[in-house]
Formats: sequence, structure tokens, C-alpha cells
Amino acid sequence: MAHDLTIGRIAEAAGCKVQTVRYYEQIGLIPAPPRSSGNQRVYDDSAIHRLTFIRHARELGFPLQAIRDLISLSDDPNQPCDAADAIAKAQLSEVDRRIHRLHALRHELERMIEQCRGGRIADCRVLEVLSDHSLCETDDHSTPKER
Amino acid sequence: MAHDLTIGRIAEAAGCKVQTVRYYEQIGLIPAPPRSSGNQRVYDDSAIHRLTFIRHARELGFPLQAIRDLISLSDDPNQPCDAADAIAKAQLSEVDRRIHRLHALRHELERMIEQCRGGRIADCRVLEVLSDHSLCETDDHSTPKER
DNA sequence: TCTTGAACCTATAGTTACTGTAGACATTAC
DNA sequence: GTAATGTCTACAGTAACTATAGGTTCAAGA
Repeated sequence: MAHDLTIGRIAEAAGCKVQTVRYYEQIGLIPAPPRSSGNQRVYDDSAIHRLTFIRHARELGFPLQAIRDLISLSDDPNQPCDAADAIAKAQLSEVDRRIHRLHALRHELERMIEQCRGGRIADCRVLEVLSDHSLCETDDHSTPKER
Repeated sequence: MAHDLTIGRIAEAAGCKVQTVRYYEQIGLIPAPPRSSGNQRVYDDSAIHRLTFIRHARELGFPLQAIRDLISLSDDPNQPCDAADAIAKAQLSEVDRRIHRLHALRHELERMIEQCRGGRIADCRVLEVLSDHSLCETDDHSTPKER
């Protein structure tokens, strides 16, 4: 009987939109909660926990399918955790690639901003830099699939 | 004169799918090229250049709208480059936020993978870590809108 | 107590940035 | 010359939301 958690409350707690919560319910990522007499969803704290888990994983780039897998693993905690481990490892190398590329971009963005100061487009390197292939060669070419 | 660049060639050169190129043409991000006698698109090197530009910007997280803006700026190089500068700056802070978060995640993923070795889900911290709010507090709470 | 405004409900359509499929025509390689 | 591969259009599908319409419920103030 904590406090009555409405969908708005848990959405706010997890930092997402109300519709997103309903969407997650619809696709079976969170269980359908009981309803009040007036047909409104009533949650408990575990819902916040799960929703926060999902939002964190999402913000960090896990696709919903990976999250779904992790959740189903956590619902059955007697398995060996090779599967969770594999998901985490795959995610780690993806994260490394992103960090690498983002650092390269950061560098270029700073350079651009410096050089732009007061100039004209013609003198500005923003656009060149983005056409520059050197950004690629530092990194994978094997995985054109990104995000 | 150059070589006849088919859509397949430029897609390959830029590291994207053929359909993606047609899609960019359809939404007006790249100009419609001339056609061969058999109605197939024939490109020149500038198309590779523009397409590469777009792909780089996309891979680095620029939304198509920002790219569209940058392109239209570059087509008119006598303007002051405040606008390109503003786009770059906005992107920079976004990039910083992402890098920050990804580093936090990287750390946690490594910890998870360590702790997982040979264990069971019940002893594994992958799932806890992803529910952990401490990842948030290091970073923005003001911009729930992400990617 | 009544009322009004915010929050909730369902259902459906729209968004971004692609990706895939079908069925037909073109090109290239043997 | 024919078979494989590439390209064409048009349209449907995907992920992960986000917005809208039209209605109901709830909480707070007059």
C-alpha cells in the first residue's frame, strides 16, 4: 500500500513519457498492472524499478530486444549467466566503437568552432571535416551497421 | 571521363545501402542525377563526396535535419558561418554528454563481465547495474530527450 | 457540493531514418 | 546468348517512440 502510483508518477520517476510506459506494456516489456475502480493503471515500486532499468539500458544504447532478453534472464536467476555476459560483451565492444568515434568527432567539432569564429562559410571547415575520410579509417569499416 | 558511377558504386564508396541513396534523393538530400539510356542513375564524384559527408554526419549522430541545414549553408558560402557554428556547438555538447555516459557504462559493463565469470544470474550484477540510478546523477537530468 | 482543469483512458496515425520485398528491365561476364 | 547480377519503381515493414482525438476520472478550489 505504499502510495498509489499512477502512470504519470512512474513515468516521471523513470524520466520518460506516459505513452512510452503504455507502449512498453503493450509490447510486453512491463507487465500490465492492476486497475483502479475507474480503470486507471495502479503501479507499485517494482514497476518503477523495472522501468528505470529499461530507460537506463535504452539511454545507453541497448535495443529493446537485448533488454527483453536481460529481463527474461533476470526472471529466471538460476541459469548460468553466460547469456547476460554475452549481451554485455557485445554491448561493450559497441560502446568502445562509439566512444572512439565520438572522441574523433569531438576533436573535429572543437576545431571547427575555433576556426569558424567570425569567418564565412567559405573559410569554415565544418563541412570539409565532415567529408573527411580520415575519421573512418581510425575505426571499423567492418560494421557499417551502427546505432 | 571519370568512370561511370552507378548507384551501387557510390553506395559502396560511402558505406551505405543502395536504398539509402535512393531515399536521400527522394527526400531531397542529394540531387537527382542524370540517367543512362537504360534509365539508371549515373553519378559523378561530387555525389560520392556529398554522400560521404552525409554518412559521416549520420554516423556521428547528426539528425538529417541538421545535415540538411549544413548542406544548404554550404551551397551558399558567402554567409557568415554563425549558423554552422551553432549547429556544431549544439552537437558538441550532445557529444560530450554521450561520451560521458558511455564511459560510465563502459566501466559498469566491464565490472559486470568480470563478476559474471562462471557465476549465476543471481550473483551477477548486470541487471542491478542497469537499475542503478547513480549512472544518471553524473549527468544531465535536464534533457530527458535523448538521441 | 459542484465544477473545472489536469491526468487518465483507448485507438489510431505520424515520425525518423532507414530496410526489405516484389516484379520488371538493364548490364556484365562467361 | 544466356545466366547472373544490378538496377528500376512502388510500396510495406521496422524500431522506438510521439502525437492526436475524443472521451472518462480524479482532485482541488469556490
